[in-house]
Amino acid sequence: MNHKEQLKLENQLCFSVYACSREITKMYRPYLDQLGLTYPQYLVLLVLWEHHETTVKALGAELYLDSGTLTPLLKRMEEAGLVKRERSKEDERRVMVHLTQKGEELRDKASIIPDAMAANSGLSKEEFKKALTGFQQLLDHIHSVNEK
Amino acid sequence: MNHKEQLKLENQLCFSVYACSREITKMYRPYLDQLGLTYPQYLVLLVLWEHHETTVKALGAELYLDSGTLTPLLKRMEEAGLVKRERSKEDERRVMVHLTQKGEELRDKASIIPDAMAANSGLSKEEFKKALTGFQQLLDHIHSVNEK
DNA sequence: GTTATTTAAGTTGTGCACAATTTAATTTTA
DNA sequence: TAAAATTAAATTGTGCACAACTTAAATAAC
Repeated sequence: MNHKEQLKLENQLCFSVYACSREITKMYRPYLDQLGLTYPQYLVLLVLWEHHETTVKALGAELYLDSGTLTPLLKRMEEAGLVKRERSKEDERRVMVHLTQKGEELRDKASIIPDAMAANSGLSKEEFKKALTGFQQLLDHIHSVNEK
Repeated sequence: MNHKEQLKLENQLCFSVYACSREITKMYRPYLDQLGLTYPQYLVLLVLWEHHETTVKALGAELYLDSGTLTPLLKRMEEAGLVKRERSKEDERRVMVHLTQKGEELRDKASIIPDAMAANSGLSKEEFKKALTGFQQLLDHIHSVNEK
């Protein structure tokens, strides 16, 4: 492939990933609207439903986000009554984030989302699994390249 | 997979795509910084390097973006001297966007980017091609689902 | 033990994304 | 052809993302 071909939009892996990501988020919107959540807020809840309590730092490591994004996002979630933020007593640099009752309860309502999304994606169970693995590998690789 | 498993972050295709997209953008940054471009601005140039002139509407259809995103973005690109925006004479609802000399010339500097990115992705030519096709199909499918 | 370094969050400023609305031009329909 | 509907951009407002910087606490080095 020559330079001219390479610069075509249709040959950019980056673009198809970028557009796909936004279209997937759009697909979630009607479901998340019902729960009063944005997509990144939903991701934070996915982490907290697993761990119940975590720090801003750990949350950032899981979601690949920094405090510049998370701090205001978590403040909004706190205002919405979904999480509670408090400075750690042991290490006052850290801020512990944990679920409230309300945040915990959203889990049941959210539990139907993965099936709905998988169905909407049009992928079979095998294709889904394969795509997931492929992405996670690509993500790992690029993340390690970016670290350097 | 039960509901508990399904809600784990590691099992979300959406998250791996979302995180991947942002990591890919990060990978482009050092290259785009040299050209004084953001990633969405680079995408606009990819389209214009192919077509030379287009409308906001057509640009939005190619990039899956609306005027709310494109109008301010194009204004910034116009201020930077990369593009020119002018109302169509035939249909005054439309705004034509075309490259300036400066915008045209950036193409040469950008031509090394695709090879660099492909190398950084760690994918072989075949894997790259396969991933690209897979994504475009997923994108098409989800986009059509969202349209409804 | 004091100074230097590192670490964790928060803050500030810029640029997307996108929903919802507005404005103005064009097309359709009655 | 006048009114209604549609279309294309722009505008407004909210919420991410993220770079760069600040603040404060903990750890390391001396």
